[in-house]
Amino acid sequence: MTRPHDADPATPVHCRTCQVRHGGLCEVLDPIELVRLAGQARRTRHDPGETLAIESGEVGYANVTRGAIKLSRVLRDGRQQVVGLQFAPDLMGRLFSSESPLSAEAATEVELCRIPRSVLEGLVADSERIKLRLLAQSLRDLDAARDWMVTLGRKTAAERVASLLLLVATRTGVADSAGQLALDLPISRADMADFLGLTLETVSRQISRLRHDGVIVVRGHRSVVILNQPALQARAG
Amino acid sequence: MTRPHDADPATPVHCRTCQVRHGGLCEVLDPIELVRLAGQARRTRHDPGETLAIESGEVGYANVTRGAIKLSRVLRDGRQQVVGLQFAPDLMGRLFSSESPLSAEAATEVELCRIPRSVLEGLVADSERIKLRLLAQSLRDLDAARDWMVTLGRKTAAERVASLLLLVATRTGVADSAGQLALDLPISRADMADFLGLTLETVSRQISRLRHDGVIVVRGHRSVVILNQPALQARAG
DNA sequence: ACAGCTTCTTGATCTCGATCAATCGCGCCG
DNA sequence: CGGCGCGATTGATCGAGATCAAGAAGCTGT
Repeated sequence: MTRPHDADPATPVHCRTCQVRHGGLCEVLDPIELVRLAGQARRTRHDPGETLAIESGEVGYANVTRGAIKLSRVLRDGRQQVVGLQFAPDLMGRLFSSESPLSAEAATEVELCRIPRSVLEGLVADSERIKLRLLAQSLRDLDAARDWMVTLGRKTAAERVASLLLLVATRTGVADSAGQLALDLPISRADMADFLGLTLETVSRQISRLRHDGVIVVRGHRSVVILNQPALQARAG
Repeated sequence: MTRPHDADPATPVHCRTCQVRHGGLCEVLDPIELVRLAGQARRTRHDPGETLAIESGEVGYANVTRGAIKLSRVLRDGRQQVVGLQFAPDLMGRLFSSESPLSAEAATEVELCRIPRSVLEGLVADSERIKLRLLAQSLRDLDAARDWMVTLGRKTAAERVASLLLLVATRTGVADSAGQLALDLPISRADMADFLGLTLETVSRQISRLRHDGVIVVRGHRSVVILNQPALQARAG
């Protein structure tokens, strides 16, 4: 992926500067397919906390072009488990409906490029690569879910929190001015707890511990700089 | 699925009486595709505890035609998490390799119908339905993994054990002579613990509790009869 | 700048499940 | 039939993380 933008004149104008032109679903589309898709796809913006009706009613897919999305499942009595985070440029959604529906919520400010089910079905019927791309995405999600099952089933509280920091750093972290890996947590302590299978107090204590031990620096709750990455990795189990 | 066996004379002989002719991958194959596949597929038998080299080296798929398979992932220090159970007639495996490899082990006596990667790639290239079938299987596995994340992250020990009994009952349970739902646990207490994120002692205690409370009857460690299914469901969270 | 809210942190105590430690019971083989 | 061995059960105790309970620190808007 050497081209940051797409210079081909056949590429739709609003895809040329899209952050995920070369990610998500669009990376496997040629300009002709892009035109076909771009006319039907709807770009939408969402504030943190907004529920995204992806799975209900109209089943389809959406490219996450900016921000992070929280997928969760709740028990009848209200206990909640966050079962996944989707970051740009992930492809989110599914072709077939599921018996165990998830709720999807914008964690940060989010931009989506939504693809209606009918349009996607047409593209899927015609394109080899799209079908394989959807399969690849679901396999990637499956790997991520199984990795996280290890975290939930077998790691200590300290290891879980370290694992989450590394997960977010891997997906959205950037090297700051001093060359350290910096990241912004897309979710609150309460949501972190629901992702990690802990309480928010335990999450807070573990973050404080990492701070006191000089492994990370925290600025204003959401902003984290990793000072000692090997130490963090060692603490992640 | 009204036909227990396939009477079409074009169907390969050893597929006609196969338990999963109408399950797994084969349910979407026509007799011509079946012939093409049957010549290449290798049927193998495995004893409990045997490691199945599905994911290593030659990546491919296998139909589970009998028995149950345990998929697990281990941490460097030896802690283990079972991330899935595959029962007949599940389709197991993947087209693309993964960075986080699983180990697959026969839980019970198992029969597989292995499909070499090269053969499957050929079929996938030619058949629409096969591609969608592989996508459907991976989405089903993803749903199962996310459901289990709720169990691991948010349920109590009692709820986890009840959830496992219901899961096995759903996949392999049969009504016994008295009309009660009966099942055979495919895994030891230790493996149940590794699936549930508990210790084997806790699993044993919870099973004893269900027994003392008259919810289930256990005969010889592995055989379970569910006496009160609503009560079990209520205890599963 | 300062209310007033929400979110996070920290502390004290309690509890569920882990750990340590005997048995138990069933299958296997001499 | 009896001894041996492995997996399961049961008991006693411990401890990580939950729960209960104050405060502190950020973000609003005025």
